[in-house]
Amino acid sequence: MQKEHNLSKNQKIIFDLIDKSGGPMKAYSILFNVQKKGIKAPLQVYRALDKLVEIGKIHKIESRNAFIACQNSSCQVSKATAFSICESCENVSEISNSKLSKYLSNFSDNSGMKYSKYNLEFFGLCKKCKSK
Amino acid sequence: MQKEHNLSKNQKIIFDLIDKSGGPMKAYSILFNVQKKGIKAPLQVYRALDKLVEIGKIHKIESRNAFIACQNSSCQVSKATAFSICESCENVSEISNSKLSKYLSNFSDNSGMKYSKYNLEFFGLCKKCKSK
DNA sequence: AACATTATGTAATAATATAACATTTAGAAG
DNA sequence: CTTCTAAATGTTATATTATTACATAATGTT
Ligand SMILES: [Zn+2]
Ligand SMILES: [Zn+2]
Ligand SMILES: [Zn+2]
Ligand SMILES: [Zn+2]
Repeated sequence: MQKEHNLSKNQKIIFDLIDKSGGPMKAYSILFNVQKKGIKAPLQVYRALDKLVEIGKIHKIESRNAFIACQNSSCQVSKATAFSICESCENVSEISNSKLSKYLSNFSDNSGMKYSKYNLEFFGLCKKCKSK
Repeated sequence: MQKEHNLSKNQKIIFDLIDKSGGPMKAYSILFNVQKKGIKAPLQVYRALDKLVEIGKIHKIESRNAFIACQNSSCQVSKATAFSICESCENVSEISNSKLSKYLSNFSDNSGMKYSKYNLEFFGLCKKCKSK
């Protein structure tokens, strides 16, 4: 069962916005959208984002510098993430595939390194964009 | 066999610098280091980086906004990349594991999406940092 | 109440990346 | 060699993303 995190005021405002948007959002677009709610400075946004990433409510799409709500209900921390990204329409979705996550979580090579976290981003064309 | 790309002057200067450094380099650190060679503006660096990424001579480490020379000799384009990143010393190395790359290149799910590219970043502690 | 931790507010600035425009260089085609 | 085209360069300005520094307030614990 997922631990309940009591989000603070700013965290809640920002999480709700990202979650409702249904897709990835960029920090300054978030800032613009929450200014009417009293959040005026980039740092207020980045602090909330940092915390939300830390507790796994959102993830960062590194190749896009954007943040998306966890679509997985089970990511308690952002430590094993996989996304598919359409290079045409920029639609992003979180991949939830237990075989894949098992494979990657157990991956090890001869480097002597112990992996505690990974992030995978797949790129291609989504169904819609392929048929255009 | 790898296609020979005749690098232009700026591309060669910048590739050589990154390659010799042996690790990831950030764009503005590159800029600083090549100013004595006559490359004065960020755009000159970014244009060379773009091209070098395109032809697979370097890859971008998305989570670090940094660029590293391909350690793989076979990446003709930057379309299937995997890295291990030490979160303590920031050492980065390119993972060259044919099972992994086969698994990921063939990965497909029920989203109807055709994946043509991926980037995977593993995080953890390297051998050295683990033993500290 | 005292203390520690987390969150907030605000201003300034750092770091990363691109737009726009002019010019030059290098190849390919004739 | 000349013409044409694509790629690369040079330069200035600006956009976008993210953090530092410092002060204050709210929350939770003992
Ligand atoms: Zn998730
Ligand atoms: Zn699409
Ligand atoms: Zn490579
Ligand atoms: Zn290390």
